[in-house]
Amino acid sequence: MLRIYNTLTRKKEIFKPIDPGKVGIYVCGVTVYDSCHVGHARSMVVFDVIVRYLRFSGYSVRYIRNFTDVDDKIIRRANSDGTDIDTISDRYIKEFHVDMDALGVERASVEPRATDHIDAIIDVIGKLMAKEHAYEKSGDVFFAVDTIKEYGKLSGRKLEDMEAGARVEVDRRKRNPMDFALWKSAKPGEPFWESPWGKGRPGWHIECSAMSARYLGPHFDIHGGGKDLIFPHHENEIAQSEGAFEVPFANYWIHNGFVNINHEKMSKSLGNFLTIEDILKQFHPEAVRLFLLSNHYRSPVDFSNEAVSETEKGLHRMYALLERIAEFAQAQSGSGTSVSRNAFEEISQFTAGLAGRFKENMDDDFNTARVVGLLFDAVHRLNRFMDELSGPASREINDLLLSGKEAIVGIGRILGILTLDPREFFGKKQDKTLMSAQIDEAAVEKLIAERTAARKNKDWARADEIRDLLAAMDIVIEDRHNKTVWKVR
RNA sequence: GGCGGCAUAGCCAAGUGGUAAGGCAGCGGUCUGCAAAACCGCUAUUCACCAGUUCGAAUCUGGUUGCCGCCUCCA
Repeated sequence: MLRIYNTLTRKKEIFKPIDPGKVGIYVCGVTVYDSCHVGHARSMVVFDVIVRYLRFSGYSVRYIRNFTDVDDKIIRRANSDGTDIDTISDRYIKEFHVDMDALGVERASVEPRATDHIDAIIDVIGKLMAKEHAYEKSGDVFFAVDTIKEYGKLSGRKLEDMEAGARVEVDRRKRNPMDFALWKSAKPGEPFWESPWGKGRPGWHIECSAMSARYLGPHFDIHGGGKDLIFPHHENEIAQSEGAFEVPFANYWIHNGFVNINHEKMSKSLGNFLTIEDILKQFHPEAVRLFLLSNHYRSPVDFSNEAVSETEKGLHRMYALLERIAEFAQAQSGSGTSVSRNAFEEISQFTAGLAGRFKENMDDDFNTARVVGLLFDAVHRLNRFMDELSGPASREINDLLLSGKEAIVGIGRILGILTLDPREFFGKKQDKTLMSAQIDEAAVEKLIAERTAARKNKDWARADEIRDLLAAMDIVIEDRHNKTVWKVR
């Protein structure tokens, strides 16, 4: 039974979809005016895993993730680049997809753009006007927050408290300082659309109310996004949608925590952000995912090269185990060595219980951190088990190892890690390092052959010399029973 | 000023009433020509601090201290 922490009630609640077996989920995507950073990556990875898990749990999921493609920042960017907003949005939507594909984040069912839904937006504003939740002042349309009794229920604020703390200069045309724009009249040189209130463009929040209703209906299951969107964005979405459609909006609100750098929020204005492109130059995408998923999605996570490097070592360890099992399976012959019954039973039971424990942890508010621990535990146990085997394994043992591998890879599929063949994983890593260091693979093989010959002649000095040489190139070698393998550090 | 969160070993990090997962680093050992990898053992009688509730608390309550986020565009 899945339990989800709901921001609306500040409690973990049992998840009950509106339509049994189906889930409608809307996640606030990005404003496409610049490259994505690690903070965006976290949000996208977190919800990617949530959606994958919901599907794995048997739900038919309709996942909507929008692009905000008209707003002040995009307009500013277009002006400074001497082009129009469509050019800017198209460029960064394309880049978003390149980044997300690299990170293994799946596409949403629908990825709507605000500018493709101006009619739907105008329609919702019209409803709000008709119901007197909104008013027009010289071409601008504002939402009247005090027409909604429950305004503030998501963020836990009261209108009075916020007024006391308001620091921004208030637009004097607003009835209440907390009123927000639904429609902004066009200033000279700005892009605009025709509307009953004149030429203009939508405010920030209204697109999500319009597009979620369009693709999921006015009342749906889950709405997600970064913690920073709780107020005012999501609060205002609730006000708009419930005001216009007079039904409850989203049942469950899920918010992910931030990515920090040196304990400070990563953000454009602080200038401490790392783009996804930047970090993928340095780390394997699965290492980035594993790093992000090693923390609970609601906690802040501190990003550093050291931390991701550590995670990458862990990923390396997981792949090494998968490779080891694959080699065992390959080497298997009819009559193999056996192990103690106890060891066999222990691994049997553990392997059989893996999927159940995975589900248990994920059902508890998507506790991916625990799942990662579970994976490492599995890696450790299987390694220990294989250490007991002195030669080719029996068929029975082989099957057991392969089922363990299947269980691990199956869990990895939901997290979006361990998706590669181990040889491909280590190979890619090799290519990258070899390329950047301009090392020739054939040369490495040649050195290793030379070392093997030296070892045969018990010329340990030469053998160690070659190993040091390789180490200087970040190449680590492992002498196995019958061959020497090498990997990039 | 208002609202919310966090504080667990050298570092990262799970754990929200039943006696501290996991990873990284370190030390000792097995294996190895030596290594590497893997494995074994060791590394928090204790969960910021102080009171309280309870048979029992890292987990609940009250208080103290420190850090952070939101209240303005923000994943």
